[in-house]
Amino acid sequence: MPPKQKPVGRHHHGDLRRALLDAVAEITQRAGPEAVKLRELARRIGVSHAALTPHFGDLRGLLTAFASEAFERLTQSMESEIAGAPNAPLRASGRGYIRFAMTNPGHFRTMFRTDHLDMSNPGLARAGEAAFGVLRRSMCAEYPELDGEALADRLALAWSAVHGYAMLRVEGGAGDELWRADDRVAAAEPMLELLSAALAPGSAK
Amino acid sequence: MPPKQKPVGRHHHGDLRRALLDAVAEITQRAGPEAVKLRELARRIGVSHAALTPHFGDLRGLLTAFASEAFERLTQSMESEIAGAPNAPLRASGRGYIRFAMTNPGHFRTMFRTDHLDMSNPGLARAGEAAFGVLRRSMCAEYPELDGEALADRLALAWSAVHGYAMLRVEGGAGDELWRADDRVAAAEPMLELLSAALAPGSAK
DNA sequence: GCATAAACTTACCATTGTCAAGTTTGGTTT
DNA sequence: AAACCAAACTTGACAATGGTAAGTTTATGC
Repeated sequence: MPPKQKPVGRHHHGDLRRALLDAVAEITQRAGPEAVKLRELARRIGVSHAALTPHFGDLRGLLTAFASEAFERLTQSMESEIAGAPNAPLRASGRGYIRFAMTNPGHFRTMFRTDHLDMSNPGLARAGEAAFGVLRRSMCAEYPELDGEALADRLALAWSAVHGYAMLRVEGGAGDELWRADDRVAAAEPMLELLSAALAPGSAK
Repeated sequence: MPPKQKPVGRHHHGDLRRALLDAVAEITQRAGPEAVKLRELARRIGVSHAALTPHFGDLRGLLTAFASEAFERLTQSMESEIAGAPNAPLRASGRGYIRFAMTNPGHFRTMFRTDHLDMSNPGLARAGEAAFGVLRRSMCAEYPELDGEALADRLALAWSAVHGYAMLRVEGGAGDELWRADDRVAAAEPMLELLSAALAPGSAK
């Protein structure tokens, strides 16, 4: 009884849910989040434009599911970077964050277009908090003596800096003369260096 | 001959250009950049939906002009904050950046929605560079010994951190448990404190 | 086998942004 | 002062979009 195992129905199309999410990924990567149109997705996959209703409800639901998956991939990117540099987890998580954004600018931009998302969706909230949890855990691992406001303030700075760098580079057109041109992940390294110094518990206050 | 002074035509409507820009401001503040619709603007002002064509060409042109003005206001916000704290210009410019974003979230979000803007517009580029110029000048004023890569790296960190903080708070839903709840400009102060320490020339590298 | 629920289609709706063609208006020229 | 002209604005049409309500097909449970 192989069909019993997967409660997800796949009547006509093989796996429409996955196909839709993949199509969103492709389009948002190639043409930006604004180019994701319900009917074009359906056309590309070969279903009617209302076929997504049973799976996602409406376009907002689809984008919310897509963003949730993207947050999970962001979490993985940070964790895999940490695994490669276990002695400097904080900086590694920052690099993982930036690497994800530079590799998947479409995903990243969609994740923070709150207009198009259902911010009350529990899955999205959970996925977002999981990503933030990686940052928090790597901070605590690197500086176990931190807690309370000192910890919160450093988390705010770390997240802001890494997110701001990613946003500015991903959105394009912002101060292009400032950034080093070549590899955009490597280009963040000097900034991460300065950031690390700022986050060390002894540095300030 | 009073009408000769103003070459801007105002045939039917008093000053449609200004009215449109103001309407964009109101809507984007109240309902986000996504809610700015051409026809609704026209309806609200009481002109036809094609009335903006002579002034802005299309919706993208209107939003680009709006973003240019918004960048000018951002520049003013930073400069006025610097004027109030001339002995710490760098931190003041950061506070001015954040104050603008917190006060005008709609403007801020629209300014960095590059999908909807004409990024090749010279006026927009000029306004954006002017805002960045304030940050650069305040950095140079505070740490005159900086130049080259050391300067560029610190500018990248400063801009990233301030922009990231503004973005995360303005877009909403991101780690709301992290931020101090009350005044969102004052809440940035600890982060700016840490950031200042990181930017001082002696701190790292 | 049959009923049921889900996946999916078809058809329709209101709304959106753009464009091409007219019409009105204000200033300029003769 | 009269004619002209360019700009502001209107009207009407167009294709495309997202949403929904009603059917049709398909798979699964009993």
